[in-house]
Amino acid sequence: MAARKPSIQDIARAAGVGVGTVSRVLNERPNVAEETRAKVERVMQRLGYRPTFAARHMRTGRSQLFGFLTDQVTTTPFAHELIKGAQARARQADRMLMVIDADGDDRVREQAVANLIERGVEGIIYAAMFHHEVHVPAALHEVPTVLVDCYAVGRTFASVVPDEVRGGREATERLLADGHRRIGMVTNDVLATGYPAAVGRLEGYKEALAAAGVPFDEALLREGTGNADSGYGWAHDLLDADDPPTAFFFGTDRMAMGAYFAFAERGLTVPDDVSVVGFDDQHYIADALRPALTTIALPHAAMGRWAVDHLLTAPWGDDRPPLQRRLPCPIVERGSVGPVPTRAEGEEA
Amino acid sequence: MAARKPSIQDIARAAGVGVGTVSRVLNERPNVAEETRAKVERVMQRLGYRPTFAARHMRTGRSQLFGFLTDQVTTTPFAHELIKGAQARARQADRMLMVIDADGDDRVREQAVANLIERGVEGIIYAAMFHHEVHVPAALHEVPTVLVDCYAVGRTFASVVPDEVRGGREATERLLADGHRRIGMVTNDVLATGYPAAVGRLEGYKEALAAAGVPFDEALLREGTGNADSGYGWAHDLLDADDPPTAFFFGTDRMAMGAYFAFAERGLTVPDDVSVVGFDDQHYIADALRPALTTIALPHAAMGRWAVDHLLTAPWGDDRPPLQRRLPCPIVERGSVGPVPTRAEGEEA
DNA sequence: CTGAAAGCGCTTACAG
DNA sequence: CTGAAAGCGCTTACAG
Repeated sequence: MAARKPSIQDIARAAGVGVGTVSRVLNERPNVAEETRAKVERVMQRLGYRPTFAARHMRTGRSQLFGFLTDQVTTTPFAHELIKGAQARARQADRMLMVIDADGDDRVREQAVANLIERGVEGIIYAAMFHHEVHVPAALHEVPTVLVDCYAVGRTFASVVPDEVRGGREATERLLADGHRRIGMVTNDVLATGYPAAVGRLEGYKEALAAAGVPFDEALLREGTGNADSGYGWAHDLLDADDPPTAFFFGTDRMAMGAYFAFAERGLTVPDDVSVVGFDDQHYIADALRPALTTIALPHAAMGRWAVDHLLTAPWGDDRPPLQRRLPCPIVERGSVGPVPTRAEGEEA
Repeated sequence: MAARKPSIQDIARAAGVGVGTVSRVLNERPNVAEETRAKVERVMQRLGYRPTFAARHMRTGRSQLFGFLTDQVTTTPFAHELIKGAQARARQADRMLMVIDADGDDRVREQAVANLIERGVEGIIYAAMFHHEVHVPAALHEVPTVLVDCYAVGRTFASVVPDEVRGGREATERLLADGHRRIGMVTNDVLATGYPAAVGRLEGYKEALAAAGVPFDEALLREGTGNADSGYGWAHDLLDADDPPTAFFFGTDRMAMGAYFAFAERGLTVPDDVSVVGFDDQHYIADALRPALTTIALPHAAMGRWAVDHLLTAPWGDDRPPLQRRLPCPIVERGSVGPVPTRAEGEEA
């Protein structure tokens, strides 16, 4: 016990067989006499044998390892969902995940990719925390790679992203279904960024409006920043307008949260006086709001799963042009949407 | 290029030297003629050589790898901060982190530990998402281990946890400093659980009160569940009492968030009418509240860093009794604490 | 069904 | 300063 850990040699010697036989038992190969197998297993048990993975890796050339690189995570709580989904799929295939938070520094990222390659990873997942274009380390081309919630300049890698447009459409449709026609929309970022997370959700909003025969009204649109202050400010602003919206679609749950405070200040109740749909499905916010927020979920776990699955099943060097897979963003119904309020006494119009 | 990747042998042959020399260059050993070094480096460059880590690992016996196991993460956004801190320290020491979300299933956890050991990890970090007692896989005893935000039955492992008591004390002191004497406290879990996260914060509250000469009043205490509804309900309840509190200390930011809604319903403004301190420093909540929430930060990144550092520096088998390190929980001032309101017209008393 | 041998790609004494 | 050789712990044909 105090000595060094037993190798396959030690087991072979102790069991009076060859190392090849021990290896066969270890790998549950067929051609082993039942008696021999039992004997070897007993010895392994007794000596507390554990195979050394590094030796196996070196001999077979298979690392059974994937790299998982996160980009610009900072404060988002999404990373874990992504890792969780990726790992669940990896475990099914008996693979492990080397996770690297490559937040920030480009040098760190390059180094991380180099380390991963030296460790023989069978593939790398490069995950961003919101849907945008990224510049990835060049060495990523040396190994199968899939991008998550982002895409590379030139789209030279397979990627999996949320279907922002469809998400925006569903959010808007939900509001339309309850009779709303004047629906305020606050984007989750400045449109000039070109981020699909901003542009796409708005596009979905417009599509839904068009499909319902409701003309798009520029006066109902605001470009937000994603954070609570922005939602608070634009909610007030929109409500101050002539013919204000009866419902709001916010590009993030955080903005919806800010708006709740604006509504409270005006004595407006959700969803009786005003309806709201968010985007992201950040549980800690959406569940904690009163009433809880109806929102669009980002498919983080599903994207993580898809990424690993793609690495596992897509033959490398084969998918040109690289695939971009869009995953649906399901709506999560909670309590923030209701019918259009009937104009009661005290109305201004 | 299309051939298999070059090994140290290929480099040696191409450079007309022995493999030992290439190895020396690779590892930046002293005894190499400058000219030889340059030649070898040129060849490595030209052939795109990358060392194979598995071979190095096998030969040296050092995996330069730590395992990171998370326990019961579910929805908390803390995991990432922890990983980030651990990884930052690991990178300094040229180590990598194998992250495993062992949420839920005990079998998965056992298997994960076995896999990690087979991969030759130099240590394992087992992290919980809130401070409580855990049952860990027995195999953890085979390898240096440190527990984060939890401790094992029998305290047989080193661990690093938040100083809950001190955090509770600081929260309360902050309120006392602004003149509050009637401070409502809502614990973040039922006290019967015995969780340090619940019991400790309350203890700190009592200590601060005692130090300030303010008698503890049971009527001001409620046992919460940690979520927003709980904060909302108890805030109303406490405010309905005779001689209600002028300030609140909530065991979680989520409860504080729920309370904000209760205050709004009563037309109470934070911090003019009522002061609030939370616990956890969940940015997405604390920053998004209006006004932003003053709260106590859990030292997740610091705990992650400490854990890796301990693994790196503590000689194994040497620290008996195992160390339990308590890390401070700094207060984060935002805008939810103000002076005691002067009793104005309309008061009931 | 089973054993002996080769070899994966490194590092490390050991000679020279 | 440098080369040849051994060996880390496995798996995989190859004989028998």
